[in-house]
Amino acid sequence: MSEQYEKKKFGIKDIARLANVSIATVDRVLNNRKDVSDKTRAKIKEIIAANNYQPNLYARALSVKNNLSFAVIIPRTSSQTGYWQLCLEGINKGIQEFSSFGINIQVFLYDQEDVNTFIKSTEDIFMSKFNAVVIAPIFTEKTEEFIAECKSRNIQTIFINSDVKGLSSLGYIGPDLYSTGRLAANLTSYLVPNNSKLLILNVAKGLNNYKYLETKIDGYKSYLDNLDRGYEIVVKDIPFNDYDEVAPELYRVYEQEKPDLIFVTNSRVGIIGEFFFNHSSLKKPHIIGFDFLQVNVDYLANGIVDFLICQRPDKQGYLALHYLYKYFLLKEVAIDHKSMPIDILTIENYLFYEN
Amino acid sequence: MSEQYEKKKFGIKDIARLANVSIATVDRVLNNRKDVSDKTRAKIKEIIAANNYQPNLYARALSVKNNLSFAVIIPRTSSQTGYWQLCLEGINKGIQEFSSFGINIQVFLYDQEDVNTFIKSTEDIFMSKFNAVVIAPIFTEKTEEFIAECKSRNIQTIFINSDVKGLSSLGYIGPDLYSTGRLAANLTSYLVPNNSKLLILNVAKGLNNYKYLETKIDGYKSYLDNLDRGYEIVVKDIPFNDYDEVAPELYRVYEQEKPDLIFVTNSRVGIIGEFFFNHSSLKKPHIIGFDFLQVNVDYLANGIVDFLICQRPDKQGYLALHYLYKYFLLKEVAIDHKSMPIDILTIENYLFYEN
DNA sequence: CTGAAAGCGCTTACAG
DNA sequence: CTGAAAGCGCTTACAG
Repeated sequence: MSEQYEKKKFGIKDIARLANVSIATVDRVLNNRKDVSDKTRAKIKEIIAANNYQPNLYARALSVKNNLSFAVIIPRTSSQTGYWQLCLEGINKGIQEFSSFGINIQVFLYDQEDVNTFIKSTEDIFMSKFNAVVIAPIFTEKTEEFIAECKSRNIQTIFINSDVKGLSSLGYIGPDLYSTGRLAANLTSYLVPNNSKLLILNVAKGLNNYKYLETKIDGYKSYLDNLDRGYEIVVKDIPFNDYDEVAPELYRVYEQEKPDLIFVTNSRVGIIGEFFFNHSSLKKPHIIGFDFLQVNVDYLANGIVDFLICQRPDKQGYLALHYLYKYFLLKEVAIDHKSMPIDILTIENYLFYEN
Repeated sequence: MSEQYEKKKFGIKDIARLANVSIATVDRVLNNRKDVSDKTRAKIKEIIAANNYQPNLYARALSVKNNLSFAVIIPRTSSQTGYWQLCLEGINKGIQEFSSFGINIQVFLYDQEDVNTFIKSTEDIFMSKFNAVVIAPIFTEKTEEFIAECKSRNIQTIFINSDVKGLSSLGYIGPDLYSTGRLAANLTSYLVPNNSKLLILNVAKGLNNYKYLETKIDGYKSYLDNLDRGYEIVVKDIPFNDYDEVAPELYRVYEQEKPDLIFVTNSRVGIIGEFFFNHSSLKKPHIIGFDFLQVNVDYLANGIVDFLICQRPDKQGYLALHYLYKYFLLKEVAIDHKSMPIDILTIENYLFYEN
């Protein structure tokens, strides 16, 4: 059962020798360039297949020189939306790893509440010559224009976090939102008995990305409808990001609904946790929310939040770069669609999450 | 906030030029070899630091030639212990990835019920010249002898899956067993009400690795003792691996204990699931167990098993190779101790697990 | 359509 | 203690 390897790697020179041609010709065949007779090409291909030739990636990368460069364009992190910080951390890990291989990566951050900052970034991107760009699309229309321009300039594109179907040239890496909603419902069913009152809470300034949240809600409801446990479900919106603005609104909703469980549809769950920490006289409902932010983990660790559902935004960022690396250097057809794992964190396993 | 990079990488030649020495001398400093005057060394180090020199890994790997080779020695997979198959899959992924970089990796499989097969493998390993070996230690005593011999031959060693403290030269990658037990208890508390009857089940032929299982049980009990919910906990051993042998024993235990929940301490949870699938007239207890094996997932998917706890054996194997790669090529001090994440799988998120 | 030669940025003998 | 030269396995002009 042991794997065996020859001491000496079978290389481009060996192919050339067997085919009675120069290594330049072999290179042409390997990289699907023209200017090779069909006969020679066929012969070389045969030799390649017969000997299971594997190119040495170090040599390849070294000889093409470090002319690969990728752009990344994602929303800027704000104090209350630390989510994008996680994504950026994955990007930074990729930057470090791939710079050792001579790949240049530049990050462009835009304000997700100001489309002009997005437009400005896309213009900046065209100032330099990039081979590919990783995009977290928020402004659908402007993204479409940008992608069209990339296509005409032969720049590869890949989406992360949310998808615009069929638009990017290389595919999508991110969560399956509907399934995260179903999972939240699944966990809900373990936390509360039949006929409980459930409160779904959308907490986000402006609620611009409502469709994004709604997909999760659809999944949540579909699961519970199917269970038929007599749950009463209420959806409420709180269009703020900061604790001071959210708290009074939350208090009102709480008094009105008296929920047994609150499902927070995004990473603002930490604010809800803080609220019940500060109002310990209130009967605390069970709480489920999203994302491995420090503030969220704090309220998981002290038992106020029951479950955090996480989709590795850091991994999304890193994977996008990794796929580009493979696409350009290993000439592998990259992804088409890659759903992130959906992780469940509790008070007992969060310490071991992602390092 | 954009990351910026110079077009032209600062390389060994630039250092040599600035220091008025040859690139050979720079290389001596970079790789901490001797035969360089203190003065020259200091000057070169200063230049390296001042310019934040990063070696080109492709060039490095290409010039050292493909003379790196690693051995992996783990238990053979048997029909009822598919766990090691997962580990092997991670290893194979690493083999594929690193062979592109000219690294040779050989896998040696031993029978975990026969120490002689382990000894034979270690002898085989010394027939070739390996730079490092990845070990899943089962036979503690023989492993210690093997490690001692590796040390005298200057072969680096790294443990996966279970540790023998302080023995390996590079460290350990694997689960924190106590915490996995605590997590199982945490999930238990969501599944059953106060004063429930809990059955802890050790299912393993020979029960050789009892200490391994006992650590999980300790964690499980410690969590529940602390909760003080009036649970009644019983531990039972079933010293078999095959369904036909396990089933009658399980039936006896079930009739005697009538548990509300069964916690299976290893990957044999699928057998327990199969049992309740085949005996649908019995009142099915909640079931928690370990590992992302197909048979286990099947019973998760049809609702018989509530939770699977997973520790990415595949990642352990892959990471071990990745760390060796970094250790030898990037000259990074590798790990010392790396705990795997502890994942929770339910019927609603298993589809997205690990690809 | 094909080949000889230079070069990518390192490491490795070898010569002094 | 130091340096000149060859080589790792590819790709890239350039010449024919």
